[in-house]
Amino acid sequence: MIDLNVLRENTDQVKKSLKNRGYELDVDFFHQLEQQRKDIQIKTQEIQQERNNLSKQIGILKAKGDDTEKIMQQVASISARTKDYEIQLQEVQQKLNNFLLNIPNLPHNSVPVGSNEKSNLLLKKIGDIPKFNFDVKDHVDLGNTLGLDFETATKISGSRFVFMKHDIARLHRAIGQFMIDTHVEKHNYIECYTPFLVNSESLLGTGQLPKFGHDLFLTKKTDNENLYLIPTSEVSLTNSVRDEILEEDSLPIRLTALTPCFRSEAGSYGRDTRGMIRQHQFDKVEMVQITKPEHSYKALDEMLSHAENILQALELPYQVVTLSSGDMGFAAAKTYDIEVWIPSQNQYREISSISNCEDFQARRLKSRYKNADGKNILVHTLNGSGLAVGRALVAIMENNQNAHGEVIIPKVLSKYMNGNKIITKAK
RNA sequence: GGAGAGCUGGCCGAGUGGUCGAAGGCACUUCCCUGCUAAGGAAGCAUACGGGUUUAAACCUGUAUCGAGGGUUCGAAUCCCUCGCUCUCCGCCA
Repeated sequence: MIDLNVLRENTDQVKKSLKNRGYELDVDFFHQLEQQRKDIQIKTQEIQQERNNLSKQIGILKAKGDDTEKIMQQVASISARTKDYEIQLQEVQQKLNNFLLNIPNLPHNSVPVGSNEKSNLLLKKIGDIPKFNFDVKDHVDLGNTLGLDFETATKISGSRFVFMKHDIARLHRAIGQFMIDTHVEKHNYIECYTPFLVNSESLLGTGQLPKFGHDLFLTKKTDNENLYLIPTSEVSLTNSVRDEILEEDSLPIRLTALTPCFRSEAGSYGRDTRGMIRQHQFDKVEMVQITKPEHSYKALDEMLSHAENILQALELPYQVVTLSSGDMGFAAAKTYDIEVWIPSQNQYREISSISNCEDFQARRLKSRYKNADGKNILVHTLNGSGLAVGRALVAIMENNQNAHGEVIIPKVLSKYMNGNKIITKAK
């Protein structure tokens, strides 16, 4: 949620900034709502004050044993009107709130302006693209004999799922283990295990709701209550500080978790339908940091390096881009994407997305810390994949394949694979 | 699933219809005192959103908030209803 005061005072600037990311701010509607709110709020508060004062007098008179009949009648008529105003106020405040909840974050001024991914800024390319003296297979063909089973997954669940067996299943697990171990042991994150089902308040807090409910899986808890499957553990990790006033010296908080993520992919029919690039369920190691405002951009760069360390350890070629204003997610003020080389597609594909949300989520979450002056300051929240496990598996399989359709296990994963160095055909 | 108890400010905790946004304590901040490793004294100390005012901070003032939502009432932390959560006992269970 953007700052209401900023929106009031710099409306034109905000509108311009939002236009860069493809959001058209309805200024007239906003002013109209604000005016309404103001009028109703002032009237409501006036009448509440009157009622409260008179009611208080009744108490005083009664204590003295005086007659209160007349004044009680007077208040009764006021009370009836109060109710109407209170309802009106509630309605207009809800409208205003809804308006605010649907506005995306403002891009940081270092973000390249552009309407889509074509304007993303290439920061660096690391690692050499492998050359093969045979026809490369994609991970689906390789996986056929190694244990990636899409047909069984389709039978039991439908499209966009995978059933893994044998050493591929183990490699998949090894990748996740290695990533989270690295973040805990080398990057100073706290390992977390979180719920995969969360309430709507949590999704509102991180910004998936109210706008992007169509991408979420919804489950029924009771007749009155629903729970959502997390689309990323950013939701459960970041919401751990919802409604909290944190100690200043507890910051920064660094959290990481390896969890499945669930996405309905409602808007992407026909895209990446082959293989496991885009699934309804995939594992991801997530990094989350909660920082003081003045430290968040330093933390963003740190988190980028944390994710890069994983790719370098896995010896996968990748590039880093800064997303343009039009390509960023709803809550982000600045985002780096890391894209890993996928030989069969002859291109780099996103494997990590690292964002600074500044105070956009914190405002929704009411996550603050108390500073030395005793003031409550909204924290900054950051999140990043470190990394997507499924896509890492794809990248490893394809980049490390040999002419026999086997996959060389990255050195750092060997210890998670019972010391093995290669994955050969499953029996 | 059954029975019972509870949910109050950063924390603990008093408060069962009327100057209660809420005693007291802890923690914290500032000041005072004491020649000493700690004790005593004074004051301040919830959040959100309005209005006034100011260069601004501060300040003044109003409204709302005592798990959430609804109801009764002139008036609700206090009474009633629904829901959520926590705890204890029983049952079931990985």
